[in-house]
Amino acid sequence: MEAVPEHEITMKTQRKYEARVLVVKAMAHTTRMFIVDELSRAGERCVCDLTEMVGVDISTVSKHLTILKNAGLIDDEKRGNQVFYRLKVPCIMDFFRCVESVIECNATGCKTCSCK
Amino acid sequence: MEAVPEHEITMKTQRKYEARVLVVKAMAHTTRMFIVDELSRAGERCVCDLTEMVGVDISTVSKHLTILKNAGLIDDEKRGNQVFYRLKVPCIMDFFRCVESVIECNATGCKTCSCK
DNA sequence: TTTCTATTTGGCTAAGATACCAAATAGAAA
DNA sequence: TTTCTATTTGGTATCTTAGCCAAATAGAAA
Repeated sequence: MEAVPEHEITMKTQRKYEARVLVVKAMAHTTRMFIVDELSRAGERCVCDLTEMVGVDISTVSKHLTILKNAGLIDDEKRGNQVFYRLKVPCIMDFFRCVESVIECNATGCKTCSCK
Repeated sequence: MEAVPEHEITMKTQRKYEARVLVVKAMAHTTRMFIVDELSRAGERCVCDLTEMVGVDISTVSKHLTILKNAGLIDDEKRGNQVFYRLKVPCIMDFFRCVESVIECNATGCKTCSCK
């Protein structure tokens, strides 16, 4: 009989993980994390407001927004000559609750996080 | 009166986002995503089994495990001359449910994800 | 003790991500 | 139409990440 691991990664599951990673990576940057948080709070924001809040070049903010949009996390709408972005995925905030409980765990040193 | 954005990012919120990003980044790689998923399924795995499943160099897997451990997502225990890793944070699986619904949304093109 | 096995660490290279500036675009205002 | 404003896109330099190999470590087996 063969050794323990009965399944290697198939092409199908490989693609599943890649799809997940696209979404997760979109949030794996401080600025983008802020943008998602801010949009969940404010409902919508134009690029110029986000730029002022974040304090980096507007072209940089624009590129961050593109990454979030490609991941399907936000949507945009042009009104006048401003572009407004809004959060497309409210459950992302539940996710942060989970992340926060991980951080809490790390700080307190608890063995298994209860994730309340 | 001043323009719209009343808050720039403070040092404190900046650190909050950095803490989140550490956790999110830990999952932002196909191999690490697989490892987390596999540990949630199997309970625990040694480095050698994970290595066989993933199919990259064992030193690479070891480094991925270090990243997950530093983020507080997994724990390790040495028994005999193997090291076993286990998932420390069960709620991470709820999080994937959220991510999956984003992916679902992206595929179907729905406007606002309901995140069931 | 020496040897073997599992894992980690250091070093290096290749690929990817991020930031800025400058130039292009799109549409509103004049 | 021309001009102005908001945003996006292209280019480039810099930093980070991921991979492999080789060497170090730790402990089990002989």
